[in-house]
Amino acid sequence: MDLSARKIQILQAIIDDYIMSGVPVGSRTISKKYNMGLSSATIRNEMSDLEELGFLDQPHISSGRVPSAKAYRLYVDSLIKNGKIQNNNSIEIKKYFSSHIRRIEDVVQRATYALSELTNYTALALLPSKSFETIRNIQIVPISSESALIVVVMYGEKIYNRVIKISSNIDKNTLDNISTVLTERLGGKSLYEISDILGDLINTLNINSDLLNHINESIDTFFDDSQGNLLKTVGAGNLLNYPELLSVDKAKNLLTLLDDQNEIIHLLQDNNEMEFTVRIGPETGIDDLCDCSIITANYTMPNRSKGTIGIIGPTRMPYKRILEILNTVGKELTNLLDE
Amino acid sequence: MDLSARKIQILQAIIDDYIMSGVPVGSRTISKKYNMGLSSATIRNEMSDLEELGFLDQPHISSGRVPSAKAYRLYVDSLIKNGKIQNNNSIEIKKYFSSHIRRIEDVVQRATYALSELTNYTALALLPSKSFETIRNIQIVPISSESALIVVVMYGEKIYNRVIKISSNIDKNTLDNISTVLTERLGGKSLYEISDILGDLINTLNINSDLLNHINESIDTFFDDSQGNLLKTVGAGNLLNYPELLSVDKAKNLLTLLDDQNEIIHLLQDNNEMEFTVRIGPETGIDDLCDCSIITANYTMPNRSKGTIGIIGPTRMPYKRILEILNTVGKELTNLLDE
DNA sequence: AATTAGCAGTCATCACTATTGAGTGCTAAC
DNA sequence: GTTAGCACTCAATAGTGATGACTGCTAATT
Repeated sequence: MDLSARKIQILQAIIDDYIMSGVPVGSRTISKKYNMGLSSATIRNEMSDLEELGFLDQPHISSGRVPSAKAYRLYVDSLIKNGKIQNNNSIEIKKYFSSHIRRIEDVVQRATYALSELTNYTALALLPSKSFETIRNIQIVPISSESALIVVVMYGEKIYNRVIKISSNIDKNTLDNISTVLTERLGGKSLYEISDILGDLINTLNINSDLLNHINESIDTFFDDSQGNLLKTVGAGNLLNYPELLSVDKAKNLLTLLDDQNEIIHLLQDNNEMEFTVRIGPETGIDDLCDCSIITANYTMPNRSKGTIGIIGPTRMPYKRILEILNTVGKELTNLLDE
Repeated sequence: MDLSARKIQILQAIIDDYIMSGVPVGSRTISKKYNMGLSSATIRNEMSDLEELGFLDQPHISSGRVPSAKAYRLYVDSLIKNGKIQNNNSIEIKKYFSSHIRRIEDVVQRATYALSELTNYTALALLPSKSFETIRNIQIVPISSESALIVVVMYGEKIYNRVIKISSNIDKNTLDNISTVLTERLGGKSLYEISDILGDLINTLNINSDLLNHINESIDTFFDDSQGNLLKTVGAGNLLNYPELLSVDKAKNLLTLLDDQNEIIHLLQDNNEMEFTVRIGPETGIDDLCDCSIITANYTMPNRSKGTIGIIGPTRMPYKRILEILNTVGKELTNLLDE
C-alpha cells in the first residue's frame, strides 16, 4: 500500500497537470512534460498500479487518467501537514471593505463577496452559531401603554429584540427593576440555558409571572431569527464556469442545494475545530456534491464564537492557492471583527 | 394598425400554443387545432400580416412564428384590463407559513419560497423601503458604564439599534429624559428627516451635544442595515428549467445578475403604484433579461409602506396563471403582515 | 529485474452527408 | 376573400468515416 517515491512523484505530476488542464492526462504527457527520465511505457505501468490502488480513475478505457478523491486527499493532507499554507500576501483583501461597515452580518457578507471574486468559485459563509453567544444585558423598554420592547444585548454586540404585550398597570420603574434582576440572573448565560432559570425565577419571586412567561416565549423565538440568513451564498453563477459541472442536471441540483440552506449549514457546521476543513467529492456525504469539493476555514469573533467561511467548486481545484486565499480572508475577517 | 377580430383571435391562439409548447407554431397547427374554419393558407396570410405589424417573430425563414414582446404586451394588457386576474383559490398558500414566524424578513422569505415553488420560476422579494418607515419610539439603554444601546422602534414593528459610547458621567435618569425628548420630537418622522431636527435640538437645548451627535451618527448608519438583505432570491436553479434560457452564457449572466442585487432592486422599486407590473423582455431595460419577463406585485405593510414580490422567468410564460398566483400570494402576504 | 519499443485495439470527437419533416411564400383556381 | 397545390428553406437527426490520444500487452533491451 505504501507508495514508492516515484509513484508519488508521478501522481503529483498527474494531479498538477489535471488541475491545470482539466482533461484526463496520459502517460505520454507525463513522460514528455515532466522529464523524469522515464518512458511513457514505464509511466503507463506505474499509472496502472496507481489506478489499482485507487488513486486514479479512468473515465473510459482508452482515455488518460484522472486523480480520484483519494489522490486529492493525499495531496491536500501533504499540503497541510508540511505547512505549505501560508498567508498569500499578494491578495488585496482590504479593498473589499469600507470602513463604515459595522454589523457582523455585513462584514461577513463582504468577505463572502471577496472570496467569491478572488477564487472564482461559489463562496459560502456561516454566521457564528447562537450557542456560543452569552447574554450581557437585558432591558425592557415601554413603547406604548400596552406593549414593551425587550432588548437582549449579547456579548459580541449582537442584539435581539421583541415587542411584547404588557398589562397597562405595569409602570416604567417596575420594568426597570425587572430588567435589572434579569440582567443579574441571566448575564453570562447562553440562550439555551435561560428557560430553566426563568422558570426558577417565576417560582421564587412569584411576581409578574405573566410578564416573565411572555419574556420567556419571546426569547424562545430568538432561535428563529435570521434562520434564513445564517448562510450567505455569493457567486452561484460561478458553478457554471466549470465544464465538469456543466451538465444541466448537475448544475440545477447544485443550485437547488444552495437554496435549501439546511443541508449546507449542517455540512459547514461540522468542522471539528480544525483550521481548515477540506471535503473532497464523496467526503461531503451529499450525492449531488460528488463532483465538488468544499473547503472551509473558521473565523473567530471577539467573544470566541466561531463562524465558517468557505467555497464550493469542482473537485478539480487548485487546492494550494484556494487554501492560501481562504487562510488570508479568514484571518482578515477575524481581524476586522476584532475592532 | 388596428387589428381585426380575426387577427386577434389568431394571435391569441398562437400565444396560447406557444406558451404551452415552447416551439414555434406554424399555420397548419393553428388551422387544425383551433378549428376556426380557416385553411392553413389563410392563417398563413394573416400571420404574415401580424409579423409585419411586429406581433410575431420568425426564428428562421422556414420555421413557425413566435409571439414578440409586443404580442405578450397586448395579451397581458387585455388580461389586466378585462379583470381576468382573480384570486386563484385553488392555491394553498397558507401551508407555507407556520404561525410562530413574526419578523417581517422571515414572513417575506417564506412567501418568496412559496412563490418559487408555486410557479417554478425564480422568486424575488424586496423588503419595504426605509423611506416609508416612521419613528415610533426612541430609547437609550445603558449597558455598561461607557456604552449604551440606542433602540429606535419604527411604526410597523421594525427595530433598529446601535451601541454607542457614552461618557461615564451620564446617569440612567438623564438618558431616560433624553429618550423621552427624542421620542417626542422625532416620533412620526422618517429616518431621512431626523438629521436636521437633531441639529436643531443640539442648537436649542445646548446640552449633551456630544451624545446627540453620537446618536445622529448612529441613525445615519441605519441606512446600511441589511443592505445586502433587502432583496430575497429563491429558486435560482429554476432558471435552468427552461430551454430558452439554457445556453450556458445566458444562464451565467442571469445568475450573476441575481448576485449583483442593486440592478434588480432598482428594477423592482420602479413599479409606480400599479397593482401589477409586468415587464416583458426588452421592457426590463436590462440586456441580459431580453429573453425574460419580470412580474411583480406589491404588498403593503400595516404602516402603509410597500414591498414588492415577484418572479423572473422566460418571456414564454403562462401569464394568466402567474398573475393569479402573484395576486393570491401578495394579498395573503399583506394579510399576514397585518396581524 | 526493470525498462522500453512497438503494435494492436479502444473510444471520444469531429466533419461530412443524406434524410426527414415542419413550415413558408407564391400563384392559380375556386 | 379563400383555398389548394407546389417549390423551396432550413433545423434536427442519424449515420459514416477519419483522426488522434490513449491503453494493455509482449518481446526485446539494458
